[in-house]
Amino acid sequence: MGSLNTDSREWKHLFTLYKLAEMGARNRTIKVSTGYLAGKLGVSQQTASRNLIELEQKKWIKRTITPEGCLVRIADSGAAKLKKLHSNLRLIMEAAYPPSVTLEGILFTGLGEGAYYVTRDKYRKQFIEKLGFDPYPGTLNLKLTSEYDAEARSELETYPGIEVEGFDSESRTFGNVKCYPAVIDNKMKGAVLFALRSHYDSSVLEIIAPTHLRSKLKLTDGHKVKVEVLVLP
Amino acid sequence: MGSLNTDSREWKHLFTLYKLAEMGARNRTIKVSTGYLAGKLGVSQQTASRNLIELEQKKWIKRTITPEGCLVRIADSGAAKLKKLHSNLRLIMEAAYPPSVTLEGILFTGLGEGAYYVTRDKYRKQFIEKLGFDPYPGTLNLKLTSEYDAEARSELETYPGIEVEGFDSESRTFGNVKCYPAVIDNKMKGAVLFALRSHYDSSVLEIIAPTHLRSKLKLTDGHKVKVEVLVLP
DNA sequence: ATTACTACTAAACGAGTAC
DNA sequence: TGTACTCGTTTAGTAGTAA
Repeated sequence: MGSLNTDSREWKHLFTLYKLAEMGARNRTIKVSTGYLAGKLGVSQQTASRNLIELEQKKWIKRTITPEGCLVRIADSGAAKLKKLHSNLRLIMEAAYPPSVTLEGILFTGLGEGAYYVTRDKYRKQFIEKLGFDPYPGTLNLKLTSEYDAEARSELETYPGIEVEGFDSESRTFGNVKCYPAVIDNKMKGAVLFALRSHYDSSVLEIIAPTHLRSKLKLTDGHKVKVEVLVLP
Repeated sequence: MGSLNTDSREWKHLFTLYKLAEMGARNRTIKVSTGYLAGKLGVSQQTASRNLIELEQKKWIKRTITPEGCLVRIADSGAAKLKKLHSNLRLIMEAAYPPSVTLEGILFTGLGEGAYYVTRDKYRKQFIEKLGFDPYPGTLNLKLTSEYDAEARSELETYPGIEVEGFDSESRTFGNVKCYPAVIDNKMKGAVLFALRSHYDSSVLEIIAPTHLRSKLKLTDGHKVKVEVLVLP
């Protein structure tokens, strides 16, 4: 979901970069003494100096030392970092729904019908096209136990998702399905399916993935499974 | 210029807040374990836990501990911090010109005409109305010595500023003046004036302030003076 | 004036662990 | 499982100072 590849150590540098941008270093080469920058950052002159050195080593800025201070300009890679932060922040602040919702449930064995539905060709082709993977024939069923998770699921259902169209066969009707890309147990890519069938209530989450999650994640019934659902866009 | 009141220590907390917002804690109460958050932050579970405690002490988040994790929701003051960061970043990234330009020059004594011009009533009333202060009768003149500062001044002149309209008296014409709010030597509020008169070239900066800067800042001719010019909006 | 090195101090971090 | 304490270690920050 476009998360900044930034651990907490990098944020210190991003902060310095942000302050430099405030001084205009994104558009022009600015002249700034390490002492002045230190004041802006709320640190000592020595720390500001080291920060600039580290930023230069990261190639986030171009830097030239003069007797009157440093000539600094933010490089493309530095500007890209700021841009990413800005767009992520805009998403977070302006969207009506969050970029992701994390749910947790207990693994249980369903009626085995998931495999049948998921492998219907008209569904399967759309999964491949719209989700980017060919689903393993079967669904992973999670029982949401806590009140929080059930509520979060209900709310999630109101957010826009990937629409997979239903169809009619000779014998019956296959309804529309709403999908959300998801990360299962922090490791495996997959998707959450909504309204595939109606006989599970809102306390159940159905998941598909390109692989057999039960064996890949060494899961058996009763295991607690964490699902990070990625909301669009 | 609307700078985030954030020293480098607060930045770390802002990072945690940002990650919580990514998880949806701005709109809803989310359930998150300190271990899971730790993974998102790239720190240990203990550090994540401490971060949450500190965020709560700052009143940036509401937090309830349950046996399954923490229920977290970003409080108004926390959301305000994110909002401020976002709007500052938007200004920096989307504006054609930077929020501020810092210049440096050597103090010199002018012809003493500044006091005359500044105290003309039609100018003075506009200064009070548009700059928010009644200027001390006199201007502080700085000679920009380095090539960098002269260039920065030229570029600054192309940015939009506060327009003070000229007028005609019986004897002569008083031209339009463009002003920018400024901070002199990191301490005193004032404004930079452009095109007040034409007999100074582009290597001179004229400054007015509500007080007598020379005495307030203990300045004499030859002193190096730093001016942070604030560009609109 | 500057920058930025070395040596030291303060703060943040994380391992272990209690609850 | 969870959270969060203590405490030893690591890292970041500063003072002094050379260039």
